[in-house]
Amino acid sequence: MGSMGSSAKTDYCAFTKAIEHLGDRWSLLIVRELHMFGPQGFNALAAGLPGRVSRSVLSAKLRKLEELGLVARDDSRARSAPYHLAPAGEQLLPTLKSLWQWAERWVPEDAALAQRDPTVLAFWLSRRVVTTEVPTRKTVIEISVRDAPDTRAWLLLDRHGGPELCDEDPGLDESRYVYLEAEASGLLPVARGERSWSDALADRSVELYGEPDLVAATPSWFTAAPAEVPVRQAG
Amino acid sequence: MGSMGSSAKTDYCAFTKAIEHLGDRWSLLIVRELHMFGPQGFNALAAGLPGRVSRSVLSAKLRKLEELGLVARDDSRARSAPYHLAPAGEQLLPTLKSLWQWAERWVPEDAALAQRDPTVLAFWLSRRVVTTEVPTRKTVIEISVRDAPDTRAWLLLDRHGGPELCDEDPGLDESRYVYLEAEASGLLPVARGERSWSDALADRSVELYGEPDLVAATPSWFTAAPAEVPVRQAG
DNA sequence: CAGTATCCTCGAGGATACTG
DNA sequence: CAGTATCCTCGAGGATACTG
Repeated sequence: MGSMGSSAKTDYCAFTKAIEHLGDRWSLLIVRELHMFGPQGFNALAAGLPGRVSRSVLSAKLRKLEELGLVARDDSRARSAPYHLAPAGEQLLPTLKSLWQWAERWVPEDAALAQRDPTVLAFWLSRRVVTTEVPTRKTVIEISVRDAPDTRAWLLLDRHGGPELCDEDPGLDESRYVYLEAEASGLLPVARGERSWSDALADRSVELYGEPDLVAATPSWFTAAPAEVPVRQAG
Repeated sequence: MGSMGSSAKTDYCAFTKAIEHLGDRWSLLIVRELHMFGPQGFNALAAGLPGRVSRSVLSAKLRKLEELGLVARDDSRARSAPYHLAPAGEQLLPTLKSLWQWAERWVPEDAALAQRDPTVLAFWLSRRVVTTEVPTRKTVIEISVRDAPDTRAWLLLDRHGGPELCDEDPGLDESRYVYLEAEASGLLPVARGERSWSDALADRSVELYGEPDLVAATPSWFTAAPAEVPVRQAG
């Protein structure tokens, strides 16, 4: 995404314009509704949208979406022609699908609970890894959070090259795994460098399983010092 | 995208939640800014965002994005730690890239001018095609709009199967092309069935070039009757 | 430098009644 | 049935001053 425009500061920027046009409560929901449930009239649309639109707002949004070429109607002269997607609206569907998939994975039922996601905790941990201290052979910490039993995260450690976050099991030999289990609330302070490993292990806020040598060494792979500024990623 | 959730009407819906959280003036712009220009402090962020955010709003948005796991800072205890993307934010980048690409193509400099897009005009035309009247051999109408000289659209006609809209030249034999040139304002009423082909050709609102037989037959491929409700597309 | 606190404005959005 | 018209409310967002 390095190609995401040159100088967003001053230039005309299509992305910014798109947010201005579509960054509101209803526009994208209308597009989705028309895709999922097909062409519909005004009232059906109003009833189908999640959580009640007022008629005046829906009317205004539809005018705008027509103007932008996202939505059209079959016969512009008829009053009761159903609304349906026009080319710009059809072309937006892959983007909406992408947003949907992102949302399925990342939008928590309760916003405040996002920090319980194992990937987020693995992320915090990854930023405290001291690469020179990790084992020479590739090693994985598999992170399970009891508050979020459905997802796990894997932190792949390698002396050459920084730590890597994985959404799937990287599949190393069983002997190279450390299994970390904890409540999110117990792991978070450790991952953030606000509490020591030894304290957390002592009161079982964090538990480690696997080859005894690896388990014993795990705390030494991390620093409690403030994490460095991340290197900007390429992709 | 048929998999876009089952019953959006009542169920918990991640997509809807995502719009609630991110469907505003600033959230997505902040994520983009942090991606494109790397980790930054509060003031840099405020200055970098297109068109001035107030400090209070920026502060509130950052809290929310932190809560959602899109954004994080290096050391939660330090005041002046720069903001950077967290996992949920990184994962949103493909979606933003997709939106950007869509915007480059579909967001007009002037919103009202979207109707001058040849693809939009081709779309309107396509909905008036009478499949039984088109030539038995595949035929293409290439549409150029003088108001929008940078894009063209191709309408591929086939007696078997409905008309097809192309963003690229489908590459048939030269003899199967009809070249349509017009001002958007001259073509639109014809495409919408509000004006007859013969009137528009007579005053040169619309001009056709190509094999004389094809050109002569072109108007007969369309109906002026109200377009049918489109068949729902598969995705 | 990084905010928070305060106050203000405007417009998005809601509710309801009315009309072709 | 499909809106528009009207009126209202609330909150998003802006401007500015102040503080650790």
